[in-house]
Amino acid sequence: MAVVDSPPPPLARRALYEEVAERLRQQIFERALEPGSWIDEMKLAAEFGISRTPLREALKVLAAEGLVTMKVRRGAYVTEMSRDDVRQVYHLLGLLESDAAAHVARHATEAQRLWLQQLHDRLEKQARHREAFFAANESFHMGLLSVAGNRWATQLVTDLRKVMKLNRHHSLFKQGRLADSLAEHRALMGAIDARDGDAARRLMLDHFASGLEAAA
Amino acid sequence: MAVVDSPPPPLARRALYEEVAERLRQQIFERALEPGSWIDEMKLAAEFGISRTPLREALKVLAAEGLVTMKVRRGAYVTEMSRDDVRQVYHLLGLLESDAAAHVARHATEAQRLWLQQLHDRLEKQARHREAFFAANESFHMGLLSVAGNRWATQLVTDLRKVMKLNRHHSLFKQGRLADSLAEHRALMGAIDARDGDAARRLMLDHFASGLEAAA
DNA sequence: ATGCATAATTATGAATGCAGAACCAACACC
DNA sequence: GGTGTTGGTTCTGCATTCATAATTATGCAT
Repeated sequence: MAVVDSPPPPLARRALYEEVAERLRQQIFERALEPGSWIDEMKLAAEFGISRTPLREALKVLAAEGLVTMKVRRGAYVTEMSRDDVRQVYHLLGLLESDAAAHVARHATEAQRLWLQQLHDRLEKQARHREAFFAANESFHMGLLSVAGNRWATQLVTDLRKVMKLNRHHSLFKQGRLADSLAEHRALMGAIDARDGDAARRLMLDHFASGLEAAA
Repeated sequence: MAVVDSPPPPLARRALYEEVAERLRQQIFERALEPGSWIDEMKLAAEFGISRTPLREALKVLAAEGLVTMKVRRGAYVTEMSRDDVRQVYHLLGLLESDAAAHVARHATEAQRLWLQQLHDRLEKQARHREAFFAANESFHMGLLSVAGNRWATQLVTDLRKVMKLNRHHSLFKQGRLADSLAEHRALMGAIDARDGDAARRLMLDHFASGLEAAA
């Protein structure tokens, strides 16, 4: 939940354990470390060219995020998401993000709406490449949270989205889902531009309901 | 966010860093460590009779929970909650718990409703002693989450409630708020018994709105 | 051959050691 | 008198070392 002000800029560069945590996250998302598998501390420490101390600190951070699970006296394991876990997390993302959407529709400034529109346009343009679309999609959703202005909500959603990446069957990978997703985003932007908070909330909820259906 | 199955029972007792994390939480809640103050690693390690290693690991866990803030090359500080932070966290607790309340009203079994009723009764009986009431209140709220059955939501609420304890002006400490709180709980139980999900959601939202008002 | 006890190996958890960054104070200089 | 600089001290961050629990392998008895 670590609510940090923002990534401490290049100055006073991040602590080693933070760097290591980020590398571990990447390896987990890329499936270099598979869900359910044991994490070999000594092997990774050697691989990264560091000692076990900062690595172990990083593992505890990931454990707090839910990406890995610590078992006493038998080390760290990459977390496995059950079908049910996916459902539960989707529900929470829908709840949190739809609330943010309602707030944005009601209170965003003109400049903020314009910024979101730009993020949305980028999404439309990158419907071809899965990877780029995926990134643009995340940017849009996080941009919305940012505009909503609740930093604790932003942090929660950030963490929940991380664990969702553990799920191999990501909804956006389904054929046709991508176009549907775009349409839903478009409708949402419409509600935001119309300052219709209730509609924005409902559309975002539907968006996640559709995503879950596609993922299940 | 660490979604653990449950506190690993006495068997295979918890890791030292977990014990230390718990002791640190207590000290923070009791204001032995004040918000904003620097945490002296060496002093605490000596006090606890351990080395700095597990203490530092515990601090990283608390940082992930949001209770402490790490500053590069200058150690750990107890997190300070601004007025705005309190507002934001209250809003999230209201959102998450009202959703749980709606779910419980609609889907709880007879046995589960009975159990919640018992928790509520305990609350009614302990309206005298602040401390006991505080604990019973937390039991009821967490019991509701537990019945709702979304373990990720339970974990989020657990963490958010921890950081709320950083806030000195807790709403329940206000004169008169305690009785009001009880009345609101009573109304909520009524909606749950009536299987009225929408009412339960609204009542829980109101409950948190009142709490925030009292806290602000 | 199978099952159990015991020894050897391996990895985790914790303590200790060490290099360097941040802080504080005294002093010089403007 | 105030500002900047330099030396010393302290504490963080990381590496290394050590102890012990868990796991595997080995041998013995049934």
